[in-house]
Parts: sequence; C-alpha cells; structure tokens
Amino acid sequence: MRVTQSKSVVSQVEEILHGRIRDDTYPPGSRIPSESELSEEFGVSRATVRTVLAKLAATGLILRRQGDGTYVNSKIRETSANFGNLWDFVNLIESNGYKSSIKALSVGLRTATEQEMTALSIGPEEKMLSMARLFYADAQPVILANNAIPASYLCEEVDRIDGHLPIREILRRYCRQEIAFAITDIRSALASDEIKTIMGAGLGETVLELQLAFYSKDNLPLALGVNYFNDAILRLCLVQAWS
Amino acid sequence: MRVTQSKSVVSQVEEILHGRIRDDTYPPGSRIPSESELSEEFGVSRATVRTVLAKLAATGLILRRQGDGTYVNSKIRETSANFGNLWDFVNLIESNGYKSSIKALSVGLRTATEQEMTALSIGPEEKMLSMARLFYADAQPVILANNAIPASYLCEEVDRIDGHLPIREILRRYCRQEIAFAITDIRSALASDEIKTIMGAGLGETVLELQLAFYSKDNLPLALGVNYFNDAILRLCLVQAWS
DNA sequence: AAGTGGTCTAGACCACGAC
DNA sequence: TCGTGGTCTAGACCACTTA
Repeated sequence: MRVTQSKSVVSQVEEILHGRIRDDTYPPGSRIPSESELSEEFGVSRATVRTVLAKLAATGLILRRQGDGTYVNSKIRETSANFGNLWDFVNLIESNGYKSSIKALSVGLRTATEQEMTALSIGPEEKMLSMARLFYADAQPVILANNAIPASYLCEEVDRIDGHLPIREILRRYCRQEIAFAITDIRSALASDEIKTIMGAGLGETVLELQLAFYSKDNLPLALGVNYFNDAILRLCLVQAWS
Repeated sequence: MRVTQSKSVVSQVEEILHGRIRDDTYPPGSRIPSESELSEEFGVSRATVRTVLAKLAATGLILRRQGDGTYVNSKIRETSANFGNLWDFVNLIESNGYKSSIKALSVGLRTATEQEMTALSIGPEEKMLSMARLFYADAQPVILANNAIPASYLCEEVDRIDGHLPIREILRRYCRQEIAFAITDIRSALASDEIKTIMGAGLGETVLELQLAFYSKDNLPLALGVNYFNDAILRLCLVQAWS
C-alpha cells in the first residue's frame, strides 16, 4: 500500500488501519502488527505510526500493552458511538442498527430569544436562522433537533439552504465558519405534549434533552441547539479510554 | 522551572501549564508563549511541548491557530467537566460550585443478578461485592451510585474496604486491577419512589441514569455501575474539541 | 535475551496569518 | 517577510512482558 501526498500521512494510515479493523482483517481480540512492522509496511516513520495508534487507542478501538503488543478491542464495536462523533446523529442512529433519514420541518428567520441574546451576545434587533429537523431510525422519529444561527453569519439566501445537512456542514457552506469546539449540557425531561405529538408512538414518558453551543477557533459563538432524544429506542452510548 | 526525572517530562510540563491557566498566569483569552519559547523555558524538545499542547487542546482548554498562536479558551472554565474526568463525580460536583461529600450507604457481598452474570460472563454461584453510595453537593444529595465487582477479584477482606473511595481506586487497592476503558449508556428515567426518598427535596420528576461498565487492558470486565443523577441541581456538561 | 510499546530529542520542511 | 503552528523523519534510550 503506497501513501500519497494529497492528505496527511497520519490520516491516510489511520483510515487504512481503521478499515482493517472494520472489515475484520484485524479481527476483534487479535494482535495487530508491531509499530516497526507497520512503519515499514507503509514506509513512514515509527513516530507517525504511533500518532495513529494513539488516536485509535483514545477512542478505545485498540488496547496497547507495553512489552506485549497492540490488540483490537473486542468489547467495542467499530460502529459504536464514541466521543468524537457523538453528536453526529446520522452515525449514531446507524450504529444502533437502524437506517437513518432526516426530515426538515422548518427553515426560516425569526427574532432572537432572550436566552439567545445572552448566549450569543447580540441585540434584540438581530435575526436568527432557525431550523427544526426530525431524525428517523427506520420509520420511527427519534431525535427532534432545533438549531439557531445568527442571521448575520449567513453568506447566502435563506431559501437556498438545504435543511438536511448537519449543522457543521451548514455553518461551513452558508456561513464559511468552522466549528472548533462544542459544549453540551445533558438533561432528562418529561416529554411534552408537543414532543409526544411529533415523536409519536414508541416514546417513553421521558426524553434526553441535549443543549448545545458551538464555537469557532476565535471563540465566537456560532450556533445554539436544543435536541430531544428518544432514549427508549436509541442508546446514547459513550466510550472513554485512558492511556 | 527545572524538570526532574521522577515523573514523565510531558506530564510535568502539562501540570505546569495547566496550573498557569488555572491561576490566571495565562488569563482567559490571552495568548500563551510559542512552542519554541516554551521548549526553551523548560529545556525540552519542541515535540514534547507539542504533545502537552495537543492534550490541552483536546480538552478545549486552549485554542491553536496556525500562523497566529495559542490562546486560552475563555469559554471553558478550567474547572468545567470534560470528557476525561466526566465520571469523576467529586470533581463534577465541585466544578458545579458545591462542596462535595460522600456517604457510604452499604458495602457487602450478595449473589449476582441475571444481568450481571451475562455482562461479566460468570456463573450463578458467583458472589458480587456491592456498594451503594450517595454523593452530596453541599447538604443536598445529588448522585446515587451503585457499583458491583465480582468478589473473585478481591484480594482483601470485605470489611477492610473504604466505601468512600472512587471505584477506580477501589479496584486498584483491593483488586489490583486498573481500569483501561469504560462504556456508559445515558438514559432519562422517572424518579422512582425509592430514589425520591433517598435524594429528598430538590429532585425533579426525572433523573439521568448512567449505566457503566468498566474494563481492564486485557478486556476483562471489572465492574458494573448504575448511577442516578439529579440533573435539576447538577449540570452534566461535556466539552468536545476538534483539531 | 529478544521484542514490544513508552519517552524524548534534534532537526527539516511546509502552510498559514499578521504585519 | 517573519514567526506561528502543522507534519514528518531518524534515531536513541528506557520499561516491560514473554519465552
């Protein structure tokens, strides 16, 4: 396998090894080649290989034992949610074993709420781009996602916006902004009548409420979100790994 | 500041920089010295400095901009929970601005439940060390934590166990096992009467239920936990950062 | 004793942003 | 243009596990 210059060497090697774990070239519980063997195979330095293996170990996908070797974690399915892709709902739904789809309920401008004015440090005259979307697991609605972006960030007309895109992609395309970090509050809540109507049968008495704030590298607040999550159907699953 | 050989150079530099952010030597929003300046100050290579800065950036504590510099993230309080220490409840309670304390409700042996036998791949004759503990924020109980460890892992007498220690420390001291990774399911639930009785006033209708499984580097399941979390009082807050 | 991962160095070159 | 962070290399030495 040769490595080209278009993407970074690290991310290329990462994709290859990730793929080998996914397709059982390296089966669960098995030992994968040593750092020196991998660095020789890919024609890269051992430091580069170590960077990749450290990333995979951080997600819990592999376990490393000094003096012994590196093993594929048999307790973690490749598909299971981990911290990095946790709020990637499409991925989350599919890793729960369903087919995912998105329905855009509404996309449009409105005035900012009190809460938004505080969180985004904007004035009362400022408009917000507000989006409501419903994520389905097979035919069952499981996540109601409300997101809002200050309209001043928009570089394009509102009616050109594709309501099916993830928030990260919307900010990238229509605002030319990149998310650097996000802060999430996780709460439990009683399912309101409105949510029960929208989410339909298969909803328990309670839902998970995820309150999100997205920021740029310049510490600029880019967007706010409130997501209602039907945890009777979907598992919200986190993996933590320590070195 | 000289660096000794007792701990790793990386962790020493990390502690120093972390401390400087905590005590406002590097105030929120300010630019911190460049990689070369830091490597010169500490007498370590630039690679070592980069390892430290990558760790801090992964927790969202600093923001790095190529061609510009490295800045202290003003949106993240040093004390706020991040992924690495998320299930460190003492830390979590104190980062919410309370004084934390722990009450051990019960510590003892019992037979394994069906669920535990499946999750731990053990037989019906196997005993479990079961612990119930209550975490307080000031005088208010906020987390009810139930943990169970297969009794076969124990190296010491049950009555010598200190019920106030965190699960990681209990496994270390009394079982000589180290946690390598953990899998958590987050759910919302109605507060049962039993929980209402234990947690008392200040509890909402719903609670967060955190179901945990801890594993060793050998992929051995070490312990299971079910935690009930009063999210009316305590914020469960996650920070994610992308490179 | 041999092989594994863990730590650290010194230096090269590149991409990007501010001035 | 200059200084910043981003990427990658080659190699040294150590700690640990296994045989």
